[in-house]
Amino acid sequence: MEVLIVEDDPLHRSYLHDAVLAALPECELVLEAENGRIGEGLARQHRSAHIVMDLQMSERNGIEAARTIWKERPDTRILFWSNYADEAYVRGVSRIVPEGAAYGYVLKSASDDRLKLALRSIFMESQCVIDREVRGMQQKSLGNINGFTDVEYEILVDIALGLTDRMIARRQNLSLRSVQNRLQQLYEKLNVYQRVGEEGDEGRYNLRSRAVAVAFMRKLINYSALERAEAELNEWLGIRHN
Amino acid sequence: MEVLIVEDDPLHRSYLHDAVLAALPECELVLEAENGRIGEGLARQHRSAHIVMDLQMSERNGIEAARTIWKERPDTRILFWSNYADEAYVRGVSRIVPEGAAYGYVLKSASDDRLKLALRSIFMESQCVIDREVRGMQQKSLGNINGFTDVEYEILVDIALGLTDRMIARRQNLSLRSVQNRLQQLYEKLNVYQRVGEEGDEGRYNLRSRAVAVAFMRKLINYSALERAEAELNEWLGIRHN
DNA sequence: GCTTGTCTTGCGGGTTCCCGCAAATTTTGC
DNA sequence: GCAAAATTTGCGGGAACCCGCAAGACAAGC
Repeated sequence: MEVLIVEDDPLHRSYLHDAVLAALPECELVLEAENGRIGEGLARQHRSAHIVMDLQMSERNGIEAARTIWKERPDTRILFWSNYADEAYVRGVSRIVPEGAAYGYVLKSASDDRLKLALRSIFMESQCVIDREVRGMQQKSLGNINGFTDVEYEILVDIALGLTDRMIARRQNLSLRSVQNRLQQLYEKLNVYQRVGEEGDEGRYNLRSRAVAVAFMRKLINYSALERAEAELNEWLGIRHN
Repeated sequence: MEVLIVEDDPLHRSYLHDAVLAALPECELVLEAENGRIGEGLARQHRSAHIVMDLQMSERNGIEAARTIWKERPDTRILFWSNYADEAYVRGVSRIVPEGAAYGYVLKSASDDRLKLALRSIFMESQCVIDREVRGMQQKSLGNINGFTDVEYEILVDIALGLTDRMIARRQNLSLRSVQNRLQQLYEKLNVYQRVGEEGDEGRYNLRSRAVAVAFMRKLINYSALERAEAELNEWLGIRHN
């Protein structure tokens, strides 16, 4: 059995290395990669079936790496090991996990035992292991209670990228007015209608920009989500007028 | 001699602990705090003069903690130890460092030796030690070449928060038109004027939102900068109509 | 003093955004 | 299959935004 570790922090990497060896005595070889790009290469080369993946990395983040890896071999087992349970990460991960794949999501703040248990469950038993905190986020996110539908999330990302209504309409195959409807919906949910001043009509927020700001502060979107979205946008633009 | 470590990651904390003991044999006591709030309390209680501070922490980030600590005792020596050299961080730090204070900024990717050297230089010799990468960022940022003036940065933060032109005008004591002038300036520098489509006039970006997006992607602003700015905004709103 | 350059302000207009209203269309529930 | 509910679309208008133009304000340099 082989395990591939993709993690940019040297301390965390060696900690993981030890944890893997301790939790999985049947493991013969531990590979290490210091970013997503190298991780992808190693995974391809060694046909890795067991991967521990950090999310926040500089070269190429964990979600992108996992996506291409899963695209090539959907039965790869991946344990995501991250500092945070941002909704942006949770949503990003659950968007790319293939049908029936075994994966896990545990926080770096978890105890040694939790980590080791997760390693065994996922790699040996092919079970999914999601940390409680992450699980909670997932339900809040995907459930309808105060959660955002995919439609709403899409449009949020589009205005965060700085697209005009007209452009969004084209991208989503909608009319201008429908885009604006969805925006209203979004503004409602993000609670951006409160006045910032108090003197009558003036002094409102700019709804569009404020929505993005609030989404950032609620960690609905974050740097890596924006980065991915920008890449997708450019791809789409490339296809549109090759 | 006492040293206070403020760092939320346990692995990094114990690594720092060892590094401090190794680099500073004259150190008798090492205190540890796991976030900015606790760090502030310990610093006040022990009148700490030597602090190693992480920037990215959940409860209260390093910049805020450092600001209040320096406000109380401006001769405190602080070594910032961070994963990234985001322009937002660099600017945030240099905005709060008091006149003539000794401080440092080294990246977590730096070698053991660099870290230990920095510890001695700052704590024993009261010298400022700024990592090369950070230094480069600082010059690019503060120098006029492709750098942003304080004025431009202020208005960038304001639109990132989602304020309207009118509100920004009030906050900065400017006319509406002047605010818009500065916005034009900003758009120019951030290069948001390129069309996204190609068919004639349509398909532009929404300049305002796009500016925020590219600022984020260039790490001119990041989550923690936004968070701080939001706090300052609320404070200002509170003062305005007590 | 005068000039020059930068910054600010007002005016005016074209464009985009935000949204109420109502009709058309699709989806859902039974 | 049909009625209710949700979504989409068009129209129209008020507000905000973006910006060219030109006149004042202010500081710096000679």
